[in-house]
Amino acid sequence: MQSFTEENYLKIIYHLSENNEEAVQTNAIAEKMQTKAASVTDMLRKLSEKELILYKKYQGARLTPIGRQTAINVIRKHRLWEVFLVEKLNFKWDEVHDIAEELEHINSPELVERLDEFLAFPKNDPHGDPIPDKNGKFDFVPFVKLTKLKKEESGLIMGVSEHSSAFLKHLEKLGLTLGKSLAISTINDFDGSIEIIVENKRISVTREIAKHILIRI
Amino acid sequence: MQSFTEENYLKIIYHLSENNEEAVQTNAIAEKMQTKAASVTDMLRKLSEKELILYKKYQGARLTPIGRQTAINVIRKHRLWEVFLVEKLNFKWDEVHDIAEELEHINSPELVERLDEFLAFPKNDPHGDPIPDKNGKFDFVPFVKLTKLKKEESGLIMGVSEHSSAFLKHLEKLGLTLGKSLAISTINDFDGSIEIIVENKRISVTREIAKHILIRI
DNA sequence: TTATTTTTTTAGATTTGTCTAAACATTTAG
DNA sequence: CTAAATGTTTAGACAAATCTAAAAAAATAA
Repeated sequence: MQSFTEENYLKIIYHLSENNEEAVQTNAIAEKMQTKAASVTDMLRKLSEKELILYKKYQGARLTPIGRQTAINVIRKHRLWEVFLVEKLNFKWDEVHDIAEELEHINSPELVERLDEFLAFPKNDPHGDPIPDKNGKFDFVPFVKLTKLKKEESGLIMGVSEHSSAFLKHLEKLGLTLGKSLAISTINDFDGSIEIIVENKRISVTREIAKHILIRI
Repeated sequence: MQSFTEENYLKIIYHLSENNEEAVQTNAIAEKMQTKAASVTDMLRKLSEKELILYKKYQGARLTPIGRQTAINVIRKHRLWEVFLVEKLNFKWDEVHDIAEELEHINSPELVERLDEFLAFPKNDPHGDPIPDKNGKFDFVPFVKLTKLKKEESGLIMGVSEHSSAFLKHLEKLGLTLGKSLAISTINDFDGSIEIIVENKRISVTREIAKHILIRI
């Protein structure tokens, strides 16, 4: 069994290699873990000894099949608990991330399966992220970042890639919630900010916001 | 905020002083924590520095008001999660203790209050133990151990003082579950074992079993 | 009340995850 | 292609929670 810390490292390595075949670098992990590169090096050696990652000095890290399975299981738990918090306990989508960060480390396979069943086997969490099934499989829904859309193009909001309360509250205030359809009106040359139409209202979002909004065309 | 370990020490000190005004001894804590007396001494010093317990060398430990409040809050969470596991996820009463030992350390006051509400403010957990309210108050239901009952006396099973799966499964097999009414038929002089009548059936329980069954007369 | 037993504490070591400072590799730029 | 900048690792230290072995205090018994 892994410690909470080890599980968090695996989860972060998983997320950092999700859209990317390359090995994950020490500094990238350090930033996400809010720790120092030296600490990461120590942990990478340890995870490597446990055969949860492949690691060569100066070459970065990759998950082994077992490491990946472990990471996906933590992610599965995180997302199921988020659904529980929103659907059953009436939390808002911007309130659940930190609590789920704790709950994801509860170690009881039976609990996870029963929770999944209790929630009627949800396919996505409150932020639109897919929930892996008990075998670690999840159906990949194709998406693009809002920043990739061109003038006149339109699509549906189907996810976000940033889960902080501040960001999600901001989206909510703008009316940019899951399932809403939007169309690009204009893209501002000057600062890259994007004018969009949502429910017949025209709003403006900065590039920084837009890059965390995931669209299905 | 306290570590899981500190919370477990506080909880154990609370339970050990529940039926007893005396200070709790090092060895008693060591046994419950499955650790060595030397480790307990170190932790008692630490908890004392944090003013969660009163501790003098060789004199044992007592909870301070803050220490007691902390312990009760952990117990509140443990018991609420047990209700959740049994009522919502259909676990059996003998399956929930270990999972609740993990869940009790999740730190989110908001989560606890919403869980309490979701469960409709239960007064007792699946083993009959009272659930403290958010102010740490719980109504004490008077009980006696089954071993205290005399020939011909009768009462209702309203709790157990041992939560291991093995013990609870055994009770279940004997039909000795919460709410059942029973009467003492005879008490065996030889080994102290007790013959009882439950639902018109006569069964025999050892003293060791009987002392963990709590009765309301 | 002295001696023995039990309980508790101290001293010193270990493991986990972290840190800083310095050394070492790799990449990038001139 | 060397030099500077960036990224990574090593060395040595620390705090938390634990351990063993030995010393000290308290309780019990003769």
